[in-house]
Amino acid sequence: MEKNIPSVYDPKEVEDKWYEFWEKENLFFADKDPEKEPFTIVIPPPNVTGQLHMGHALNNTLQDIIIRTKRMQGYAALWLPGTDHAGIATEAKVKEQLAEEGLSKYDVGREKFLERVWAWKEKYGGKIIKQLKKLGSSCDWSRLRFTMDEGLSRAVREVFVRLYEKGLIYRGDYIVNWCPTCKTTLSDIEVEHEEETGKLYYVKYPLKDGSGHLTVATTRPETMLGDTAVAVNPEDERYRHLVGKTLILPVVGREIPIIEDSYVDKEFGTGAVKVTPGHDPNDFEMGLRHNLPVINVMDENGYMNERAGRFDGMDRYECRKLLVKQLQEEGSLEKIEDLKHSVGHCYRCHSTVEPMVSKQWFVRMKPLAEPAIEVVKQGKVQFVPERFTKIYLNWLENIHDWCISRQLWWGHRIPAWYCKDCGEMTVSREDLVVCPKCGSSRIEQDPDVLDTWFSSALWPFSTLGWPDDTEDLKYFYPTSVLVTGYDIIFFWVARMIFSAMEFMKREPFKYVVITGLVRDALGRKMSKSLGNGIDPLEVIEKYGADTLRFTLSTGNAPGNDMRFYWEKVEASRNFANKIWNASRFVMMNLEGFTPGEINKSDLTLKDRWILKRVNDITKEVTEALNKFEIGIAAQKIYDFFWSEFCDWYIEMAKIDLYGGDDAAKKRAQQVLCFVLERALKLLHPFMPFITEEIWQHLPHEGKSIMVSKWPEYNPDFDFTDARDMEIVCDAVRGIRNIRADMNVSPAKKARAFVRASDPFVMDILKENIQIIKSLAKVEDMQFIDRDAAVPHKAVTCVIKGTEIFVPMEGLVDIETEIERLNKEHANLEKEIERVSKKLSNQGFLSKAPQDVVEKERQKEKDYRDMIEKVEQRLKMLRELK
RNA sequence: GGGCACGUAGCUCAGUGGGAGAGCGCUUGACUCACAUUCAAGAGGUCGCAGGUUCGAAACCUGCCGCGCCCA
Repeated sequence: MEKNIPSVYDPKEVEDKWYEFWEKENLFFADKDPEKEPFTIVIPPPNVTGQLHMGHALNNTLQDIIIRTKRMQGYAALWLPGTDHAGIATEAKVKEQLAEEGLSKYDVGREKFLERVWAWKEKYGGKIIKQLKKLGSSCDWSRLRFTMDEGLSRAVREVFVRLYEKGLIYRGDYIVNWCPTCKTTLSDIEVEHEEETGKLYYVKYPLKDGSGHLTVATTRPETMLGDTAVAVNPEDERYRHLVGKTLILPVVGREIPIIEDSYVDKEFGTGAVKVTPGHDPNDFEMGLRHNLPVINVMDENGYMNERAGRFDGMDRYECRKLLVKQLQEEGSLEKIEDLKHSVGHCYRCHSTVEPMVSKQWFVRMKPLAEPAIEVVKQGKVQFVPERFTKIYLNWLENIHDWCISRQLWWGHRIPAWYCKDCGEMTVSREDLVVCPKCGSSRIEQDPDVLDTWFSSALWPFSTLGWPDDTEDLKYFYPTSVLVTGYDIIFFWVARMIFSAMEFMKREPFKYVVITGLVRDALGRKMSKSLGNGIDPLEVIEKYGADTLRFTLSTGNAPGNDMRFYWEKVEASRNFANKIWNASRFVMMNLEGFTPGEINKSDLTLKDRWILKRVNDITKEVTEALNKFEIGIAAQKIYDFFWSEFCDWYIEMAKIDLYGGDDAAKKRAQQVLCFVLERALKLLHPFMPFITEEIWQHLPHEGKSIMVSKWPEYNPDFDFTDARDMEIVCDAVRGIRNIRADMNVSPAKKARAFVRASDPFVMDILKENIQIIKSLAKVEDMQFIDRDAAVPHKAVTCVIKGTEIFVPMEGLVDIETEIERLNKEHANLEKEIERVSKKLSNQGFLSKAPQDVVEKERQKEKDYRDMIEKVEQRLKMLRELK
């Protein structure tokens, strides 16, 4: 039938072809079928200008496995794709592009700049989509969304206005994190803290009354220019007498008070700290408590401003150097110590973040967090694995207000307008041209845009059409599963949950499946700066998408990091090749085959065995997938396919195929096809391309394996006698062992005598004699009586209920054989000891479940039987010496 | 400082109350008519350490040691 199938699978020939086919046939489209149950996944939108990296590859492979399974199981499965505008990242790229022309974004102006970003998006925005397709992602591309689409932008406005009207969004002067490189504020979680070795400067602040000085310690001396107090702990005996007195700020000469505040750590430094409300979050809080003025001494570039006096215009670190020098010269610097402390960095550009007071927009988090905590506590949203629940809850329970304004141009502009005439601020859904209060047309929109995560927080419902009450929203919301990395639980998952609770009044998804990081072979994070990243497209190019997918989906548990090894890729490639060749074998043996039902009464033991096994595996794989234990599911199908189906069943089936018995051949063809098709279906979510390619070559019904029916456990195939196959396999293994031990060439056929003590075992072996002969390379196999004599020069193996002797004329040294059997004897003794110890334990007998006890009893019996046979044989051999 | 993981074969990692597993690597043998990207056989483990719970612990509890991550 299929004569010219190559013996090595080449994914290149196959993958693009089938992806085009699926798209052409519209198989990814999710139909709102009232007869079906919906199953929805929204993609974590990759950055529109991004490139597919291993994290994406892992994450999207898992999503595709889940959605393909559900689709085959008959759900109306929607995997909704899209991309994120990624404010800072995208803006940075376009700024780079401008820089090459010697221009800054201010040179071209806001409007032109945005035109360029859109142009950039048009040019490069489709790249990552193409890459997702290469991976095999079965997204419904007809529903592709972008966070700055018209519809999603409307959702953002709606949310902003509603929260503002509810008093949950406010504008005010507060301390925020400022990145001097990106020139924008950052939310707290966008700041990464790292241990650094810095210096602790001890500076003497003289008392105004001339009665001496107070020494304070600081890691950032340049901020002293903005000091408005010095604080001590109220319980600190050393300084109690100074509280209320006035200090003269060195260099600056400003008078500042000494205050007491329990925030101050007596143990740190001298126990007295300078208070700079303008440049430190804790000092800011303290400033509020004590009504201290705020003095901002830096500008948006991290340079000192006019408030810094003679340091005006100087870089913050340059200022630090000069200031320290001046303090030294004045005799105000007591000492400098080394100090390990944690320093905040921008998660985008890694610059040291500068806390600064400025007027920004915030979301009041406490009232929003509560329902988001509740819904998780009630189990309506479940994290997989469960341990991430705690991390999520802990964060939300200690939440701070969210700074949402960003000093960027690329993003959703804040819908607030300021009137230059009457000073009124208006927040509006519609763009304003005149001030609603005074009618003046001299109004300006707030120049800032919203944090990118503000729009992605709405993703699960904005993509389905909210704020309109669309049919999609009604049918597909709430979504079923979210698959994402633990690194964005705070950034994204938490925010989607509270947004959904506020606006949809119910959870955005039922399960959150958390993935780990894909690290390099040394366990390091893959990063651009290290240059240790592996490009998933390179893997696809060299080995195919199926191979990459299998590599990423096997051998690890949800939430755990994994390391990338090319060896692992090769192992997956080998598996694909195994599938290919097993299928090739089946296809090459289908001549004269007419598909039909399996006739249960006609089956042999090996058929019942493999049918039961594939049946069991169906159940196990399905259950593992339902629990999102994707690695376990992959492992199970791998083991089944390779060892049980290929190594055992196919080898055994050859007897029927080539034995000349037409009925046997037909039966084997039937079973082979059945088992192969089932296995392919179970494999399809993991390796969609190769399974489609093969399935299309096999006799099949339907358009594509991806919309074929997911196999179900069938009680008809739960053959209880299938386990008797173990006896046959044990016999084969026993003889193979002997051959290997005795160095018998595989080409050389052996003879064997079987002496079974158990008539039942004897029957099984007789019935399956062909299998043993074929798989163990035996040409002459004789069954002999219990008491029959056996050639002395034979090697023995004892298995349950049977002894097998392989005569080895001239080859066997009796001494060696005795040694071999002694080893066997010792092994059995060890087993018997273990089992009988258990069985002599009263507690075990009375408290362990009966079936466990029974199993142990049976084992003991078998082992005793076997050891007895070994002993007899040993006795005989010893007499012979 | 608080929290969370992890420590299982040489390496990478599954397993989570009833006889220690996989892949790779290693040893031996074989180009056997689906596959040498293969097949057969094998070596290799006090499941970090110490207690405890249990008839039974790699798994559950406590402490300790080691490594890592998150939060402050």
